[in-house]
Order: sequence, then C-alpha cells, then structure tokens
Amino acid sequence: MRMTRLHAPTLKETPKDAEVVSHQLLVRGGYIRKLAAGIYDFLPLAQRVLHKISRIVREEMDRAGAQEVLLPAVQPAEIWQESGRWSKYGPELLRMNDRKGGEFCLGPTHEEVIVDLVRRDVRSWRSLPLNLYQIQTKFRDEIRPRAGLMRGREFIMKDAYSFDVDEAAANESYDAMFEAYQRIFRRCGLDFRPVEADTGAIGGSRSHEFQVLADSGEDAIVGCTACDYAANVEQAELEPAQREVAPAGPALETVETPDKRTIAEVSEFLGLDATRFVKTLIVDADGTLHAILVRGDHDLNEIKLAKVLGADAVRLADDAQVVAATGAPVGFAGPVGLKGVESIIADHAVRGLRDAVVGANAADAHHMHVDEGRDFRVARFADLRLAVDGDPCPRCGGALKGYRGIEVGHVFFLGTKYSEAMRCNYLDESGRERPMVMGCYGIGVTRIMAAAIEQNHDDRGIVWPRAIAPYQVAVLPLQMNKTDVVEAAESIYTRLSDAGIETLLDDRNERAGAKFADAELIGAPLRIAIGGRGLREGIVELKVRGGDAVEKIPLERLHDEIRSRLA
RNA sequence: CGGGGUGUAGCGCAGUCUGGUAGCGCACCAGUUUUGGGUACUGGUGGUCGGAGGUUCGAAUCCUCUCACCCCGACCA
Repeated sequence: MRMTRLHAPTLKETPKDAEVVSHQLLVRGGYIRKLAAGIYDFLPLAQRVLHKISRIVREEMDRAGAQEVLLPAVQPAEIWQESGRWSKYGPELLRMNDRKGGEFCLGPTHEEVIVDLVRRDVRSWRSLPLNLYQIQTKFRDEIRPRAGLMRGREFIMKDAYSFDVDEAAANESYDAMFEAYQRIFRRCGLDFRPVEADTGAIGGSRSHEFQVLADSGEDAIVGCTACDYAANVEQAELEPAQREVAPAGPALETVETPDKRTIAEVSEFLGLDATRFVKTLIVDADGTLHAILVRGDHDLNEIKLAKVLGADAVRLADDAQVVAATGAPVGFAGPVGLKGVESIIADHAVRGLRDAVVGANAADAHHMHVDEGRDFRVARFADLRLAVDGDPCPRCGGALKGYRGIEVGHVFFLGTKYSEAMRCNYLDESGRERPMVMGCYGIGVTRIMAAAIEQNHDDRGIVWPRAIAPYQVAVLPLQMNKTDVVEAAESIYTRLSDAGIETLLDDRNERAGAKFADAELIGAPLRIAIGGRGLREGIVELKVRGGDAVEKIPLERLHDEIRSRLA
C-alpha cells in the first residue's frame, strides 16, 4: 500500500479526550475516530488489525470444532422475556420500538437468539455436542464508556455457545474452549493469564476470565506466588484464618471523634492502626438493610455479599437510610446496640476481635476497647472482603499478589439456566426429554486490539505483535528528489508486495523525519530506510520496531533477509 | 445517578474576568525552497464561537435553560 493512497490521517498532537495510551495511539496513528461516546469508526489500518485478530480466532475456533454463524443484531423482546432477562438486564440493554410498536433491543449478547435457533432444529442426542460461534458487533449501553476501545458501547465480539447432553460432556466443551482461548491469545502475542471469575449477569457456575496483564487494566486480579491459582479479586476465596481468640480486653469506652468519619481519619486521630478498626457498612439488599462488618484495612466485596445474602442487588445505603438505621450521620455507624437493621453480618476477620474501634451510632463519637461477642453479636460470619496482597492462596496457602488486567476473554459454564427457561430440550437415548447443558464463551476482538497496544508501545508509538500488525514492513525512501532512492524503494516495494508480504511504501513527498515518525507511530514490525548515502555502498537500513539496532543490509540480500525475518 | 471539568477551523489552544462583530500553532491548498529525525518563506481555503432563549444599539464574552464530551465514583462482559 502506498502512503499517498492510504487513509490513515496521523496526528502530531494527542487529542485531549484520549487518556489511556491505546486510545491516544489509535487516534494519533489514524486507526480510529470517535463518532459518539463509546462508538468508533474503524479506519483501514484498524480494520486490517481486526481482520488479523478475527482470522486467528476463526482458525482456533474451527480447530476446536465450533462452527461459525451470523446472528441478528436486532432482537425481539419476546425471547428476552422468555429467558427473564428483559426485566433483569436493566438500562444497559438498548431497547427500541419498530414502526408497529413492537419491542426490540440491540443485542448485548446472544444467548436468547442462539437458544431459540438451536431449540427449533435440534431434537436428538445424536446432534450433540454442538458449538456455534459468531464474530459480530455488540451494543451495551454502558453507564460510563471510557478509555477508548477498552470499554466502548459498540464493540466487536466473538461469542460462542456450546450445547451438550450432560454436565460431563459440557465440561469437555468448556475445556476445549479454554484451550482454544489460550492458543488464541498466545498467537495474538499477548501476555495474559486465565483467572477464576464471577459469573455476573450471564449466570452459571464455572467461569474463567482471560486477563491481559497491564497496569492500565480496569480489573483487579490476584495470583498465587507459589502455585498457578489466579482469580479476579471479586472471586478469590478467603478462608477464615485459624487463630487464638484473646481473652476479653478492657471495658468499652466512648470517645469524641469530632468530624472524623473515615477509617483513615479516625485512625490518624486516635493514633491506632486500621487493623484495629471494624468498618460498619449499612447496605440495602433488595430493599432490606443489613449492617456489614469488615476489618478497617479490608474492603467489602459486594459480589460475595450478594451471594451470601441471596440478593439480586446489593448497594450501599444512601445517607437517609443510614441515618434511619443508626440514628447518626454517615461515618459513625457501629455494631454496638445497633437496632435499625435486619441483621449484622461480618467478615471472618472480624470474629474474635478484641479491643477494637467502632462507630458509636452517634455524631462525632466512636467506641474503643470493643470486643466482638461481648459488646456486639454477629448473626453470621462469611467471606465478604476483597483479597489483598499477602492473603493466603485458597489452593496451596502461598501468598497472593495483586495485578491489574484487561479482560479480553471470558468463558462461562451455563448449565441449564437458559435451556430450561426457554425449553431447549433434546431426546436422550432412552427417549426422555432433557434440557441441553450449555456453555458460552466471549472474546473482545476490538478490546484485544487496544490491549495489545497497552502492552506493546513506546513513547514513539505502537509496537505491534507481528501476528496482528496491519502491515509487516514499512519502506521509507528518505530523499524523494533522488531518482535512485525512489527507484530503489519502488523496486523493493514491488518485490515484497509480489511475494505476498504486507508492505507500506511511504511515497509521500515528506522529509525523512516525518516518515520515521509516522512509521514508528503506526508500528509496522520492520522498517527499511533507503537513502542516497547507503545506496552508494549498495545497502539499505533495516530496523526492527521496538529494538535499537539499525542493520545495514546489502540490497541483493534484502528480500531473503525480510522473508527469513517474517518466517 | 453523585462529584469535577471542557465545548471557539480537522487537531492543540488564546480571546470570556472588563461586551465593540474572531485569532495563533499544526494540518490542508498554491508557489518557491529544502531533502537522513516532523525544512524555511510567501500567499490562501476553512469557524452561524455546542444549541435555544434572554439582556443590550451591539454578545464567543453577561443571564437562563439545554445538549454533547472527558475524568473520578457508583455500576458493569
């Protein structure tokens, strides 16, 4: 491709609405443009990258036995009502009406559509297992789209759905997808880790996320430093610690803590470590208030709490609810004498705490020397907090360590949740009707593009992993007024292109500096610089993007050299 | 949805406080020049100043409403 013809408008300056590096470089490099919040145009360079990623995904999905389909983006409300998600999914589901007033939505995921498809035509155990996938544009009306392609509203996703006769077979399908995903992300050149995950709105019982490790990632994950256990912090199980319960401490005492509300403020004011505090959170679980206790240095995990309470929606109570429940303004809630809640539930780490500090349920006051069991009673202890560095691994007892990650893939074991709700049944060998056992598997294709950049860039631009680079080679004639330079570049370009190597020729009448800058921004893995000086010695310069070395390659050896580099 | 911020040419910005009819750099077009790390010069194209209403002789500027976008939080594959 000639740069004079390529539609890749590069920018010298970073647009101010781009904060994360992948967003900045994709805009500056002429890969994407924004149409609306979380909605982007993909320009030719981006489309080439997306094709590369999609191709890898297709090859591995096909290899794993899945078959590609293409399902509608616009879906009728009826099937969503049938699965129960029309009312459960919330405003993230973009709903609309057709001219006759019929209700539709833009598909955020395709369980309903695929189940509807399969239940109509698959009746026999002989047709199973079946795994169907598609690569298609999804729409989720995110509360706050952000970070460019990392969390858009419209994005390209590969979604696959497996149907099996029973749980054992479904687990095999799940394992096959797990393997395929590892191959896909490895081939894309990503440094990633599969982690155990929560099943979220999709539902189901077994789930793994594939997290690309990057400090800019939105997700917090923990990994064991001793074994290969890794999990989303939301999911990481924490066993109750085995420890001695100390004898009762000194008697409870109430102290003035004027205007000190947060653990940090009170802990500084009293000169006591945060581990000595009990944080009392008033939560609203499906309309019922509960007091949740976690140690001062720990954070509540609302997902674990929702499971423990068996609630659909758990949120922190608002100010008015807190005042009603505790009789004090926000910041002074405590378990001692607390009456205004349905129950008091505590994290394991609170059990047997002695000489603790808690809110006094009165403005500007806290209790000191509080003993759990003596001064307040807990209805139930459970694992309710987020894991932190140093927590014990639930598998081997080793130390957990926290990382940031970008979720590029997620696999779910669904069981019969959708097949039962939507009567997706088959006849087994004995002629009995049974629900199919399902799994679903997603990959964020556009998000992979962003994640690859987050992981592979420098201060000049993108450093593409070779497998997903839009072009492999950039050919730069450095002086456009020198006929021999232009001719050499043209000839190299033609020969590489004819050999099927994706090559960009920078035939613009620009100076060398501008060409170097754009080549580095766009990020082709190999760069050939051709100048009059080198040509007199019969050489051109080859540079690997991301490296430092500039190699002088004799013209006659160049073609073979490039081919061997790309092999 | 709560908090914070920004809307002036494709991009980055000044002008707004103190009202007088829009400017700078980059990009783009033409010409000259230059040709190994974003050449230099000259001349140009392009904006109903996010939108609506109001105040005023006069509004980018003051007032009211509204929309969009970004960040943090809550939420979320």
